[in-house]
Amino acid sequence: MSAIHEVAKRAGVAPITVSRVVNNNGYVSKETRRRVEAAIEEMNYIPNALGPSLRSKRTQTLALVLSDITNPFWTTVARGVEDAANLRGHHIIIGNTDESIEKQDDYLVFLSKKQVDGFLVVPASSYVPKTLAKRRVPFVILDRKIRDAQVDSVRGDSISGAYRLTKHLLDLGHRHISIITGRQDHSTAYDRVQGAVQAFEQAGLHERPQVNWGEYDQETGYRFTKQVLELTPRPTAIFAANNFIGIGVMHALRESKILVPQAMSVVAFDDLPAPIMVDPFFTVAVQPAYEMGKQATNLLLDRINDNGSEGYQEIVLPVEIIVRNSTAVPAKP
Amino acid sequence: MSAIHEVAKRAGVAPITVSRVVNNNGYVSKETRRRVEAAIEEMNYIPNALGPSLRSKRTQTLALVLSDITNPFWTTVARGVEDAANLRGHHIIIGNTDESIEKQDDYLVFLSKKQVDGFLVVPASSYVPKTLAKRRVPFVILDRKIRDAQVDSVRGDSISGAYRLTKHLLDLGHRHISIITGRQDHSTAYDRVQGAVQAFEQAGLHERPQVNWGEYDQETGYRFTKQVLELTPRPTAIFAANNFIGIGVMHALRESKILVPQAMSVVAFDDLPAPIMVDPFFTVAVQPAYEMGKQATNLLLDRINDNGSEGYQEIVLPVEIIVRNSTAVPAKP
DNA sequence: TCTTCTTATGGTAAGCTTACCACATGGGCA
DNA sequence: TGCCCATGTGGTAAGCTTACCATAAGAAGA
Repeated sequence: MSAIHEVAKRAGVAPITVSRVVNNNGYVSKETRRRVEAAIEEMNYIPNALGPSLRSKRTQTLALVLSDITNPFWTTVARGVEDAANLRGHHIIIGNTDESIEKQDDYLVFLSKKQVDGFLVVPASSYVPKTLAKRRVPFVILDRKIRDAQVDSVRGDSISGAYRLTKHLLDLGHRHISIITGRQDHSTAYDRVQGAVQAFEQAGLHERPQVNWGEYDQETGYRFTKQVLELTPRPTAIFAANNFIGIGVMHALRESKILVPQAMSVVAFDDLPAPIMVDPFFTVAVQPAYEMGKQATNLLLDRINDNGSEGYQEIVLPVEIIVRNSTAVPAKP
Repeated sequence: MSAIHEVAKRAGVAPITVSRVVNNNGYVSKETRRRVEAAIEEMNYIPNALGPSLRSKRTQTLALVLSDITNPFWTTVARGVEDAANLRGHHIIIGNTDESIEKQDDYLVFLSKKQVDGFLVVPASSYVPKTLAKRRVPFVILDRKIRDAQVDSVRGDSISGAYRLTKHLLDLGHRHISIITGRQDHSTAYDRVQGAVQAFEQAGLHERPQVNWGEYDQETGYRFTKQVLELTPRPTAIFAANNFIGIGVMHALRESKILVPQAMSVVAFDDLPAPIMVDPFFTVAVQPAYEMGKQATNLLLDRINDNGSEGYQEIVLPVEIIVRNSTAVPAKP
């Protein structure tokens, strides 16, 4: 016998009446309400949301599928998503893809089975994941651009951020700049290179940045920095396309006893959250991570509610440049 | 008409046959299987897990309710939970309590409605949340001790960690040590003080550490450090009971131009994950955060599966002391 | 007085899948 | 030949809640 049924029996009413008390809708007399509430209390009744979900096809749950929650940037995004979802009565299920398309697709299928109401996805490739494309579930793409598809998306302005970071370096007098960035088919990695190139162009320079494509991880930063140090002429500045790469760069420089910023300037995309930084040091382009999660969630929930899809929204959030102590005028050779 | 029904119709079979194909159990002829699979493919059929969940009372979902995912320590725990859960076919819903009992209880009720199979909880108080106590849902308490209750729990060895960190300071010659810690009713905060006191006792010293109770946040570290600097005699070492406090301590010291470790030694509980540290500097007690999440999850899933509750398990994981550059012999006065 | 509305309560079925039982066929074996 | 078993397929109901419709009494209005 279902739980609501037992409560109803104890209160001497029909299940529907208990439902009315719990959900506070429809007519219930004061006396009946009292009895029902007493029964609920005595039995510690908590309604089973599976019933209504089955009917309404709404689970009040969103899926957040991202690369790795362990990166503070994503942690902050996730917190923004969680807060925004919570405010509107939803919960979130988190999945880490580690940039694997397979893991991504596994998650999407599994979460589809669970009937989540919508997806927030940081796609592991530059295409709409096929599970989403094939079905009519609302979703919002986070952080990255998607090829050949009109989709709702929220991301930071990588081009402008990279442009301004690079301009900062150029203004200081740097001409030999190495960029260490992520995969070529991730729009953020690509756009950050584009922004940097634009800065060179706009400055009327004939030089171009030296580009190294890798992954958004520390190892990439470390490895390419070692290579960059062997170049002739040696670049005077390194542009790390995300925070993890930036840290890898620093490790390599420290190991090679290269002083920052005296012997090498370093800029990075994505800050580390203030609470975990002992000594803010990097000159960075800061994306509003929390805001990104929040806006994406609100957009998704709006979609879910008025599934009237009048065009798609592409929200590009501004990034802020913060100049700190990792950049300086290049040393005279 | 239900989805499985439509697929069945298209394949010219009964829904149960489709179920057999999907779940690969029971007898299905080759030819029938082929037809059903074709129909599934054509219709992009993904089974609705709500139906079975309603029957089996299993949702394959766990709830992870912690203070704040934004703290890298919790992020790492969460990642351990996610990986372990995933390996065993479960997903996780994350909730942040911000140490508010109210938010915690809201989550627990809401998630109970969703019929999660079990809870991993970092309790906001030192009692079993009442929602869990009243119901017979499996749960595991993370990180903190619970008063007057036999519950499954997983935590780091705060006492031993604090003991050894303090012993390290005592061995260096420090005698005036200030501890800045969390709330008195959080067992970790309390135990870390206990461990420190034990180190003084074991060393046969008559001095005792000077204790400051606050919150596990940066502000607490900052504020109390300022106070500590006014003490006479001024302590020569500060013991920060978690990473955020440690960073607050550093900010205050930097602001007051106190050199670490020359003028002040600092130790902290909880490390920052390697990938986000430019320059590992703190002498710390490192809890195995990932392992903690993993073990708690496995314990919970074991409970869920053989709900035979033969006694409760209290898993205390060892912490590792890493000596770095934030500690040194105290300056001669 | 009759109709209509408000208040109060309940029965039925739907939503999706699968456990359980039932049925049917054909082959193997005694 | 008769029985049993393996194979193959389907009907029914359950699991929990609530939308919808139905019923009923009393009050208000015509």
